[in-house]
Amino acid sequence: MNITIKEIAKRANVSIATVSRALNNQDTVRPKTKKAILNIAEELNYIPNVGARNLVNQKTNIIGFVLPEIQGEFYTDIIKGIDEYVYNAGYHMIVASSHSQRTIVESLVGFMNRSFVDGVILMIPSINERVGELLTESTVPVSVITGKNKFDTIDTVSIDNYQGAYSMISYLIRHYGYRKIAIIRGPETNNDAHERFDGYAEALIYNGIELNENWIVEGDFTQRGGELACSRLMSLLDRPEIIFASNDMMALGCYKVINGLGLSIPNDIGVVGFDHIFLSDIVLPHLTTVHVPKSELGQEAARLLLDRINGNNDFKPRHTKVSTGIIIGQSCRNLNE
Amino acid sequence: MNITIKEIAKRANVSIATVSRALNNQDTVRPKTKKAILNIAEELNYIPNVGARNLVNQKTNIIGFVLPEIQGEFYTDIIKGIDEYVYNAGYHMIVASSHSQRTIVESLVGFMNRSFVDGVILMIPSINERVGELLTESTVPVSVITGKNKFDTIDTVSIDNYQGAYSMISYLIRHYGYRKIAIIRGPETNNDAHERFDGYAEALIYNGIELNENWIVEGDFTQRGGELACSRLMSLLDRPEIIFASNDMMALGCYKVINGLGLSIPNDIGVVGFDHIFLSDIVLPHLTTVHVPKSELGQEAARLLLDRINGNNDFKPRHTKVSTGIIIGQSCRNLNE
DNA sequence: CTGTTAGCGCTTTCAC
DNA sequence: GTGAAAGCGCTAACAG
Repeated sequence: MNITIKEIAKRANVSIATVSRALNNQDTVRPKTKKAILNIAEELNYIPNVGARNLVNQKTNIIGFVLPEIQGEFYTDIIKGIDEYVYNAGYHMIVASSHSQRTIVESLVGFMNRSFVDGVILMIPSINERVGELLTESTVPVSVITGKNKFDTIDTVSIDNYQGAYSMISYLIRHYGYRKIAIIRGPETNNDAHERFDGYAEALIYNGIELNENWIVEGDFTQRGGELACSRLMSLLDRPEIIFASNDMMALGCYKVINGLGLSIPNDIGVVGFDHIFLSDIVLPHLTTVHVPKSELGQEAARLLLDRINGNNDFKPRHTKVSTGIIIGQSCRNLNE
Repeated sequence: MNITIKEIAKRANVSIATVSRALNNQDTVRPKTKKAILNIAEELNYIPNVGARNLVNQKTNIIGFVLPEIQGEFYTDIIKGIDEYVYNAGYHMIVASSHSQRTIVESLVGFMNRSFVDGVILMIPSINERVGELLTESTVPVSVITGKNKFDTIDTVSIDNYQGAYSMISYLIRHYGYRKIAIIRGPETNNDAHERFDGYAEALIYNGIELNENWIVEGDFTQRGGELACSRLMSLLDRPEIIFASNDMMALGCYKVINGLGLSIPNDIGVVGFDHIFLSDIVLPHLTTVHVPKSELGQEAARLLLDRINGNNDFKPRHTKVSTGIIIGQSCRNLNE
């Protein structure tokens, strides 16, 4: 049997109320008594029963993190960011990625409206009707890591995709002299993908370059998708000078196809990506890409959530963006040289 | 305020005990009453208070997963394996990777000896004194994912490193005709590394090949470490025909150095790895490596743990190994052709 | 079959 | 300052 405040009370010759007060370091206890109690607790190796505390406090100090199928390294940084932040505030995190046994919706339902977690962070590329419904009905605070969304009622944090893509394209044009720039878009349902495309398109237009329909192809954010898209681009009579893949995995697909054709990156054609996954620093040539601060993404979501859990929770929803930066690799070159 | 069984009892004109029984689907309740209660609960959107349940059951249905700094993709598969398994049994998982704010020991202390989790899975390359102490003192069941260890008192699951390395080396010798095989070892303190070395050494000896001290170099399981080690090997007058890197990250370091020298893999020199990380299928040429079933590793650890949590917990410690397989890439060639 | 009751271990009024 | 007692929401004897 574990030892409880009852036991401590008996040994210290005080009531359990006093023990509780001492343990919680309240200053309504005589210093001497407090010290005595603390000593006994120490000696007995007392550990408070979390469940009992939760019950009376109506709080578990646990938050849930719901995310799509966890795979690859992208999510680990986010998990780490969240964990680090909430740990400092005395919280723990339950990870619920969707897998063969459980969908995102099931995870959400499991976490919301119950005494199980104090709040949930959801990472999802785009919010569909069902999820939106759940989020607005939730009785526990929620913050969402997502692309642009139409639900104005919840805290969100997102990547500044537009700025990232815009900067990258501008950079390619101004510093490197590229003008024939193709893009491999992301999935239709993915908001991040849309914003990246917008940044691409507007950067071109702003620099006086017209969009070329042939150089805009679809991808699905997988390496295989990148290969297919790249093959299409490479088969064009009028090839682009460089390919902007909307994420790094697709950029790696491009690497494969271009290498397969016996062509050189960046001499024959350039490739740039988006995300700055670990891989992009491993492959040769190193990929020029847009850095996404994944850990910060998690931290920010955690910050918003804990604010709401511990605050009065009556402030307006906030929407923050984490900004991106450009990582210069060797996958593009200066056309002016 | 959330609705409780009290409220349901009132509306159903029964006692809270009956409500509790109905909700827990016990068959000591008249079907009709049960149905009525369930209906009311449904209507009221009743959700049981997890904390209260935990308190009386002395059980939280949460397990903790403690691991070193989470980074890269290796751990995500394990997390997934654990999560999938325990979810099916009605459990959730709290992930506690060590980070700037918290060490492995702190996480362990936080989880053990308290009413917080029902059990913990620890992943750690080798068990030091302090950790071993904690593990044996733990009042909650524990299972450890680790290399060989001297603590016979706890359930462990490990990778069959010896078999993996042995098979790989035998394969290189018999099918490909390699005889001059170098190894980049792993860290001194890492048990997996030792076993892999043993597999390497014994496979050579069994096939009548003597160990060459010059071809045994140290590494630290990082890409950079692989680079350094590879550079040393490449600077030898008597170069090996192939390098067995004790893990894939170091193999990638070899790729970098060999490519940098303008040499070809596998024509000038072969490279093989261990782990079968995602990356090994991405790089060109695809890496020939030893497949480690990471997801199974997690599942197995979860299985052992839940057995103990839900069983009588008085059986002897079990030690299971998950076996490996060889993944054939294009990073080595048939020397006989 | 169902109700009464006693806790699970802790926090928190309300008295003294 | 400290104690008595109520109660968080639920389960599980024990009676009937």
